[in-house]
Amino acid sequence: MQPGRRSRAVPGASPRRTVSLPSSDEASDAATHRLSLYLRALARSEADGRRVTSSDDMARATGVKPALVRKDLAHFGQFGIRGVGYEVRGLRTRIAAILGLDRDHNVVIVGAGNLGTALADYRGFNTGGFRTIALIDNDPKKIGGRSRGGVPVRSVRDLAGLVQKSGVDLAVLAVPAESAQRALDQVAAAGVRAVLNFVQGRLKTRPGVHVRSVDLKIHLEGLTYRLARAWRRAGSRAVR
Amino acid sequence: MQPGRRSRAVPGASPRRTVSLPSSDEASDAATHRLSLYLRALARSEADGRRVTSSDDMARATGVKPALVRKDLAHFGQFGIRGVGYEVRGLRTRIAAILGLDRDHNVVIVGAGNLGTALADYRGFNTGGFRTIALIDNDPKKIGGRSRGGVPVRSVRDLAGLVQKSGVDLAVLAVPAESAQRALDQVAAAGVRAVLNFVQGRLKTRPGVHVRSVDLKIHLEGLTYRLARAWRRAGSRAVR
DNA sequence: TAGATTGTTAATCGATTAACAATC
DNA sequence: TAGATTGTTAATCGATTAACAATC
Repeated sequence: MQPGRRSRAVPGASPRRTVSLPSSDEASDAATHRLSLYLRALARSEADGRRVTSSDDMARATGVKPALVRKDLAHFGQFGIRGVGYEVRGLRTRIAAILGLDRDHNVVIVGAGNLGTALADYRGFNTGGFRTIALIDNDPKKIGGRSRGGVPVRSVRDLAGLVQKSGVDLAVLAVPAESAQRALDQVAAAGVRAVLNFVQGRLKTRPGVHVRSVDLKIHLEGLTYRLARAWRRAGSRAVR
Repeated sequence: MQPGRRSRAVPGASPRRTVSLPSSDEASDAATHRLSLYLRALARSEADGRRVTSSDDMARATGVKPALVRKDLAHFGQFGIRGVGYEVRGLRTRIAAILGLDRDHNVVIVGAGNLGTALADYRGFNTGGFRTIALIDNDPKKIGGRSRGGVPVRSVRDLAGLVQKSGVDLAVLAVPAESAQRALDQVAAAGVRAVLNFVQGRLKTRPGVHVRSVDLKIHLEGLTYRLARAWRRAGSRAVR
């Protein structure tokens, strides 16, 4: 119903339904999160030498219900064999491809402060096909240096060149709050299409640039909410 | 009209509903997340000198729809005045209390590696009532030292004493994957009831101990999924 | 009073779960 | 064949949105 959505038939175009289901198979963040969990379970199974697994196995390994495992997998194709299960190696390869993990990804981290530098040297950011190739900062005292793990600190003026030359897919924002929007605009202008943002606050982005925000303080507040709730309940029980 | 709804007057029983709604008001993680967003919007409003705000204002500031703002707030009480709006200062205080932010919270971080040390010195973990009072590690070379920001590194043997003496509410896990379960068990045994976990993998916990996990790599994978999807769509368009 | 804005109810939407026919 | 396990359909659940009466 969006005005402007092209529904006009292009002469010569074959009668496909590409327009009617333009983004139908878009998986939710919750679903892709589960795919990552399945992938890890499959990696463990493979390491254990197992050839075949089942939705029940994977459910046990991930905490997801078996029916949902099957539903998630069926969403992307028919990967299993009825009565038998799923072939571990093959399924692992397919899921990795779906998640874009069939190739390596270079990462730049904008902001060579505490958090940025730690992330540059962090295992979780530099294994499984991910590699931090540079920290970006505009402090002349930092530029030209390296993190303890050896990641070079470069000027923001090198950003676009780096993205072109080294093929950077992902940027991480770990700058002060007041610089976040500018940093995002710069990495987007340099051609980066996916950004993991650790800075608090709303960011405006443009279509085609995927931003995912992790607000560490909000996670702490989610926990203090549970604590406060437990205390209130305990307190009112005691008073009653 | 519901069958089974107790309408029968029990002789002598006072007419309370305490039993019928024992944990009814448990808010989802999504809802508490929005509460944190509202709190920040209110802090900005207050800093701007505004006395009164509305669900429309807060919606604009947070990206949440106005109807949902009202629903969230109404869930915790009647905070607004019809036809007028919400009193900024008062609402801010109430939400802070709901989130347990009407008191300070001491934090210990288990694991004085890259990530743990960075978090100890990270602003987001040491403002707004949160304070990291110690890093815990079992490397003798680290124990007795301090982070760059001055947070002392202590032995795990000091953990229980620290929790008792200083009143630690929150623990952060930033240890290697193979130590995570043990670290969780130790902080729980020491009396900590809320844990923010940065380690990949499932953890077993016991009732009353709240664990929230942040898996940084899964966030990267969520982004590469979007990238892969965009490439596939672009590719199939080009091929077509 | 007229206009504004809440609190609440009903409608909608999307995600999860349960059940089971298909099929190895 | 009998038993196992998938892929899919229908039922359930929970969260969001829309609409509006209450009320300042």
